Amino acid sequence: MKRILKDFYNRMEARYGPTGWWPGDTAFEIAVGAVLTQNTAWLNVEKAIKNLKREKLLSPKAILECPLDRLETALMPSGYFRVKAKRLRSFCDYLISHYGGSMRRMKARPLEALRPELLDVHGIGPETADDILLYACEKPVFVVDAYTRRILSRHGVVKQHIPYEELRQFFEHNVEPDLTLYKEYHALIVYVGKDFCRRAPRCADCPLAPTLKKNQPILD
DNA sequence: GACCAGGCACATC
DNA sequence: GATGTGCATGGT
Repeated sequence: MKRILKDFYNRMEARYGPTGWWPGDTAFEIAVGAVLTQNTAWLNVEKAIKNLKREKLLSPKAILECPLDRLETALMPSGYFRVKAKRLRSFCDYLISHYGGSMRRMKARPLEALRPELLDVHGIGPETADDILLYACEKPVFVVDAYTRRILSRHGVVKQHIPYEELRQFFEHNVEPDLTLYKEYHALIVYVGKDFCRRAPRCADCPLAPTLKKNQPILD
């Protein structure tokens, strides 16, 4: 692994690891969580998933067959509930039409086939697709998110507005493709991001702060 | 009461 | 291709 990325990983792991991400009883639940967490705090996603479980709506068939307003009500705590109800249904449509609603059958397909399919689903963009691929389908894809870009650009490792795909390739070229390592690396970035890398950076106690170059601008 | 959260699609220039 | 906007709840 490229030295600076290994150094980042070691520092984060020492502080937060092992994280054990992604939480969820089934691959389908993980995929649902990936859609619900779009621009949303995880705490609120948990509430929505709890509702889905209580309402017996945590299956592709149930999500497609129940009345839309009932699905929306269950999703309410996670915000954007009208949008997310449609997006969840799009994903379930895809899962049923391609794999008979079976995450196990989906997982059996190769990464190269799955990624374009997922990106074609309405409401699934690059990050959500890669969350599903890595954590639900267990494919070695590096997940890039807002924190990944902020942290690396603030540390002067990559340019500030590096496109998603470029940043993903940067990691995949410089970190050995190991499923467990990819899962843990992204999870750790989220942990550090939550604590230290929101809009106003609080770098004082950040495990990555010592790697900051002198005079490196730290604001986006 | 303001600000923000692990995005995405769509419109417009 | 870049930039702006709507979507919505709940925690800090």
